[in-house]
Amino acid sequence: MDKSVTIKHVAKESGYSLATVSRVVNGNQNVKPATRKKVVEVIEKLNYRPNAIARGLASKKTTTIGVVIPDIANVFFSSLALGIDDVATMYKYNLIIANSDGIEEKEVNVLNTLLGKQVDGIIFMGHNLNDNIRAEFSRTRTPIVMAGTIDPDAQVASVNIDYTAATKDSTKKLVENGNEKVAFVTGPLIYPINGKERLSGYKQALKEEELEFNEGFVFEANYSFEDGQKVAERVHGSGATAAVVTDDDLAAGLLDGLLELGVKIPEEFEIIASNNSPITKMLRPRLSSISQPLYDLGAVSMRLLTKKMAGEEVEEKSIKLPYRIEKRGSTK
Amino acid sequence: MDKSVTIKHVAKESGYSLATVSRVVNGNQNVKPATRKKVVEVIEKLNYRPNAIARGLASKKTTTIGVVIPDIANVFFSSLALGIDDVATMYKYNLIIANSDGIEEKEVNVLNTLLGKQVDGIIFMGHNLNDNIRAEFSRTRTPIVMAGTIDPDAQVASVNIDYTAATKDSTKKLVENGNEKVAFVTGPLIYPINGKERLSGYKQALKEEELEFNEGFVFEANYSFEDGQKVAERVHGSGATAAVVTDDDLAAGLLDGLLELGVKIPEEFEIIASNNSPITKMLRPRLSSISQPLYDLGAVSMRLLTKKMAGEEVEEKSIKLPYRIEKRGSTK
DNA sequence: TTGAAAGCGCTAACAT
DNA sequence: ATGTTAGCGCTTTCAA
Repeated sequence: MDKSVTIKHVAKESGYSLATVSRVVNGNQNVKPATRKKVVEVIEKLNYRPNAIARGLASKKTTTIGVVIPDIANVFFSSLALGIDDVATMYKYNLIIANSDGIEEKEVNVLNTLLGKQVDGIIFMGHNLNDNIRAEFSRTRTPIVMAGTIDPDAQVASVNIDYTAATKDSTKKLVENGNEKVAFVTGPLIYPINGKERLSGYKQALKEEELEFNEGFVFEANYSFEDGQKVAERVHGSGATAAVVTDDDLAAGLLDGLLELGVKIPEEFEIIASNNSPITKMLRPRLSSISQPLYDLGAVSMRLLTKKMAGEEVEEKSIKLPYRIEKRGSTK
Repeated sequence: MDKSVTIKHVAKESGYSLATVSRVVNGNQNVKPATRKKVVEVIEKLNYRPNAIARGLASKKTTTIGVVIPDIANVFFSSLALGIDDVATMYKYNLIIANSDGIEEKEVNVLNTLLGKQVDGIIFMGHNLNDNIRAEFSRTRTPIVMAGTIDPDAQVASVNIDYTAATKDSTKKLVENGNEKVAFVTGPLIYPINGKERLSGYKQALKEEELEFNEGFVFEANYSFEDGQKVAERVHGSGATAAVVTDDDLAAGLLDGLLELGVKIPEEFEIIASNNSPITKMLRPRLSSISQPLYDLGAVSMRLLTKKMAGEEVEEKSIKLPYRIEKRGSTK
């Protein structure tokens, strides 16, 4: 089989040296066209395929990027991954994607595996960035970019939207629609994206609208449809007439739970979701949502990584992409 | 940095040879415990991390699996990927995931890249298996397993459910519920999974129920919510009172379109979807659906691949996993 | 139980 | 424009 065809065979068969064949394979210009032609012919005849591993060892470049992802089956992250992949492909990189389940120990683990595999760069996605991870980051010279992931200390390069501002805008919108009691239905507050960024956006909005912050309107839950359903009764019972929800599945569950209680949406209760994922457009009523450019978040992260890998000094460490609020049926 | 710590440094620092250090790293038993201990200490002290690339070159194993996926942001495939990843991790393999967009040319392309990277095995997911791909498959000795992907000729190892039987069951169920006109709303018929497997299941059901097959009840569309919405009017206009839909997004769109037309679900129209993805449980009414064990499909594929990589001769080439029909609100 | 040495397949100076 | 050669960091006989 072609399993064993190496550059040596091609060299021998074509009558040229290893170096020349290597040049042809790598598109080096210092090769006479006639030579190139002959070599290419032999390559095709022998069905030679360069061994990327050997190449990687010799050149210290693997054209492979490591991607740490908390859950590949989660639309939010897989959408980012799609953007990452497209740009990576554009730059001839492949992706080693490693699931971390969002568990710190696994994150450290896969990070080390990826570094062992000599990836040229790493894109990290996670819910929060703890010290262990940060320690690993600082132990390597491999360029790293975080996508859709908050670094409270802004040490590592990252690409995000301004979650604080987005949440603030959403909250204000709901207040302006006439709701004096706006609930904040959030994923785990230990994740900085919720506990820091979004919560402070929510508070800022209340302040600017001259409303009191009230802990009773903050509902913490997991990112899931079921949790949304479960929390619906309490949210409704609190007297709130609107909610900013930090996750789409959670928002979908809340919607479902409220409808189950006979609450009219948006007449009696308004909802704004956070990721503008496909389900927001499939539910009835459609969910209004903060629209994050997920694909772009991934794409820009990867683009940034290529720059860092090329050794370009990047001035802007924390890139913020623009967001919108997509008005649909769940708000007035 | 630890970037340059190699096995040589460890050997020198510990006073042992390369071979011994290598043995320690690889858990070889022929090492005196005392020696092992010393070497391990040096490894930790120096923060040595074996270079997987060099190892791959020397050992001809990369502990990396190539995964070809048509769309990583599609729940169906990303759920499979999750199963693949879990089992891969269990066996200490990493995944290079390459998006093919379901385009033949790219599939061939990424396949070659993966082989060039000396992956130890390949999991292929696609909509259909054309001759080009099959040709590539037969040119390599790298083990390959197809996940959730039909090979009409059953040449390549694959893991699926019995789509024909599942579609037949669904159709019969609808007929038994009293529907004499059951529509078949399908993704592209050029995909064997639709054009061969599912369509023939649909036909078989009609035959067994002594109903005529009528092309007018077959609606071809793309796998998307929008296409479902668009086709709703035609489906309803055809006089059909139920539909088997080969994709969940498509089914969701059909549901939405029908509701828009004022059709009562399930009283006036019943729907059975095909993938039991999360959205089937989020819509109102909930979509009844064929339930494929997506995660398992991936997990079993990967498990099968490990066997093939270990050189075990696998008797069963086409593994069929069990399916169920999940009854929910969209059927009576 | 340990070590020496020959590669794995390729790239990248350095020569010519 | 082409060739020679010394590695890249590791595994793996083969000896000792």
